[in-house]
Amino acid sequence: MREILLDIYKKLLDIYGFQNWWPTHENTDKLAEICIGTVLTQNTPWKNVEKALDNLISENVLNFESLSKIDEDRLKVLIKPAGFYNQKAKTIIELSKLFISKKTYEIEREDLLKIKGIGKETADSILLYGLDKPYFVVDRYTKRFFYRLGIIENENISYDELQKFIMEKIEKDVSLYKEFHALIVVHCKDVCKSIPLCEKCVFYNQCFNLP
DNA sequence: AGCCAGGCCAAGC
DNA sequence: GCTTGGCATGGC
Repeated sequence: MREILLDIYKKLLDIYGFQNWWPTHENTDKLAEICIGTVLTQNTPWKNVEKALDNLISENVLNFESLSKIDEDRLKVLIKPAGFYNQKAKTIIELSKLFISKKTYEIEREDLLKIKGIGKETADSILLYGLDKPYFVVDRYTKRFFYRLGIIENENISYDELQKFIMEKIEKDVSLYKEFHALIVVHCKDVCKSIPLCEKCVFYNQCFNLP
């Protein structure tokens, strides 16, 4: 299974090229931008997230120091384009407080999961892309893609189960985990959508569960 | 013009 | 434990 998964990875890399995630702007606090971005993108298109991030950048508050003290209503207005702004504003403030109160290298998965509004995928995205820890990020796309390829038999597999499955098969390599997840997202956004564009897909001949 | 997006939580079985 | 409804915006 390790070989199968790595073959898929290589094929994705070959088609789409190195993604070098997490995407950030020039001259920003990278860690803050990554962490806030993971919250903003929850069930939200990246285009909308960009608008919110642009607002935070132009107001000069895309850093934990500012966001830990920002007025909640002001933050809501700034992140409004990303939707769910009532809950996301609270989550962002709490997350920023965590980063202010603890050394970055001391922050663990359970610290993140304690914050309301941060679930497993968001926590693992922060750990992997922000803190360079080897947690494979599972999302809706990962389940869909692996299900269609016949890697897993049930698209409704639990987060923990799929993450465990992958992390048991593939060595815990931060760069590999970062890039693999990024490539899955890119592929699923463009091609392996809910209504897939199979004629554009290089995995067509090895795809078992077409919708 | 509806449907959906790089989820999460609380409430109800 | 698993399922469901609510949360909000903007692009296609």
